[in-house]
Amino acid sequence: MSNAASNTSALPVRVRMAPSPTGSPHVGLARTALYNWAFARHAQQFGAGGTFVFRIEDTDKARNTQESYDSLIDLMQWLGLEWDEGVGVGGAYGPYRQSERSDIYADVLTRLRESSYTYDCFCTNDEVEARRKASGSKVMGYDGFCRELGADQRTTFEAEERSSIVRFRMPDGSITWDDLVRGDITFETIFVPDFALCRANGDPLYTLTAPVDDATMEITHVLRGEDLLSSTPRQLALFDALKELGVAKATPAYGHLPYVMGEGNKKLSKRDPQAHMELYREQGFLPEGLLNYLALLGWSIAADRDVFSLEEMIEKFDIADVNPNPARFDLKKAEAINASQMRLLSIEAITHRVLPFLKKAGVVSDPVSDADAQLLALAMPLIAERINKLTEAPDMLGFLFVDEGSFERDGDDVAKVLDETGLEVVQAAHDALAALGEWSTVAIEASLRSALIEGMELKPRVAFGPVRVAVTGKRISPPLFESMELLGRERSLARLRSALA
RNA sequence: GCCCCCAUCGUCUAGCGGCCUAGGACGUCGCCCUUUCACGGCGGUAGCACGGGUUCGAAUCCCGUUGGGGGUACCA
Repeated sequence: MSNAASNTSALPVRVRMAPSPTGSPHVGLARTALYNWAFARHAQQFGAGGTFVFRIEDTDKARNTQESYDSLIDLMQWLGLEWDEGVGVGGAYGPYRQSERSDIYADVLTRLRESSYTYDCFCTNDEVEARRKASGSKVMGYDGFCRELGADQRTTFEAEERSSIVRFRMPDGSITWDDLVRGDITFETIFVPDFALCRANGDPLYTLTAPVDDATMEITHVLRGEDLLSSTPRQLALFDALKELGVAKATPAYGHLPYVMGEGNKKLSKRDPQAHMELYREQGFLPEGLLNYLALLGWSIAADRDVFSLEEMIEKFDIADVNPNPARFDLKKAEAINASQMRLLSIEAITHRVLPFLKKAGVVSDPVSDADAQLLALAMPLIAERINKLTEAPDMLGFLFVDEGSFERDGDDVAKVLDETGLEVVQAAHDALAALGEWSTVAIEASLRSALIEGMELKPRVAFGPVRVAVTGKRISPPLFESMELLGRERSLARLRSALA
């Protein structure tokens, strides 16, 4: 059987992302969401429909959690990938949680059973495995034993009170589809065993629910992870049955996105810390930075560009341009892209983004006092160009906001810089600045240069290092003279003195 | 084991038969700028897995090999 994908190209584009709420959201999931979203928005821009549906596949009661569901919603909102239909927002094809669609699945399952597309199977796993070993078959999975069960055998099984499940009868021949990112893919159906549509207790399985939902929600393009590639022939075969039964109008086109790999060139697993989206948010990535980087994992906007906005992505995104090879997640590059996106933000915008991190670190008060807000407005220009992630801001700015009582210096930096000569420098700096009339960046610099560079004949790095550590507590800080101006005369001098003590 | 997918610098990629002595980015190395770190600027490094075809011509098409990945559930 050849299964040329039904022509969905003329239909208004409807795509979906359909995660299972198990564990914390994965980078691969975010990338899939982004591509679906961009695909829909692109279609919208060119008048081809473009509805992005967010559905939840929570048929596995044992593994689903409310926390996971909440974090999924939270992630999508943080990323700014709004969905047009689905959980939370509703729509004409709801409900959008599979756990609330039991009636639909039960109805379809009944109709399927009334047709010849399925059969009841009474086998246990042990029996199937034993038969496979006995026959020496190389094909794993179900062997079709119950396909043509005689009436008496069925009676026997029922008398034994065996439980049964419904299996889909895979057609003979082969199934081919034109994958949106990989081209023609063919499976011989002898390698695709008859699959279960429900559990023994009647609960529907993913194998049933995903195609039924895609059918009833009139999804036109299924863009999903490569891990689902081998389940596609089953879904295609099921779709033929669903169309026959009038449940589906057309078979969607499928496109299988490449894996996102981790360090060891393995698919990023849920156990891998790098896989979790929360991590990047907590580390101070910008949503636009992360999205920009994720977009690059399998797609490029142009030969010589890799920093772009979502608007640009929408305009240019085409699923046919997606690269089929798996991509490794590279933190360094992700950070570099994030930094580039940061440079694109105004000082005000960066300040706004940085604020929650400053509050969390206790650098500024919450809510922010007027004094803190004013100081922050003056300080942000000093660091906006030098931070790559939001979390770097509290580290760099902390010294400006702490009161003298709780000001502390980095032990290692003190040991390295504030040695005997370092302390002499600090003393000289203190004396020069104490005599300074106007307290401004320019005046501070002039004064220190005259006292340290010329007076003590020191190299700039030798001269300013000790002063920096004395005043900011660290060898790495915002520009020194500006920092001192913001700190003020009294506090600057006090820190120089306390460094000497 | 069996099935399927994948294969260009260390990494992400551009390339869809001649524009390629293979372009960009990250990384890395060197230099410049410089009050530290960073930013920024300049330059270097490094790749078409292998073997057969097809063609006047192949990174680009075909076949095979090798290598990597995934699937093989009453998970999704």
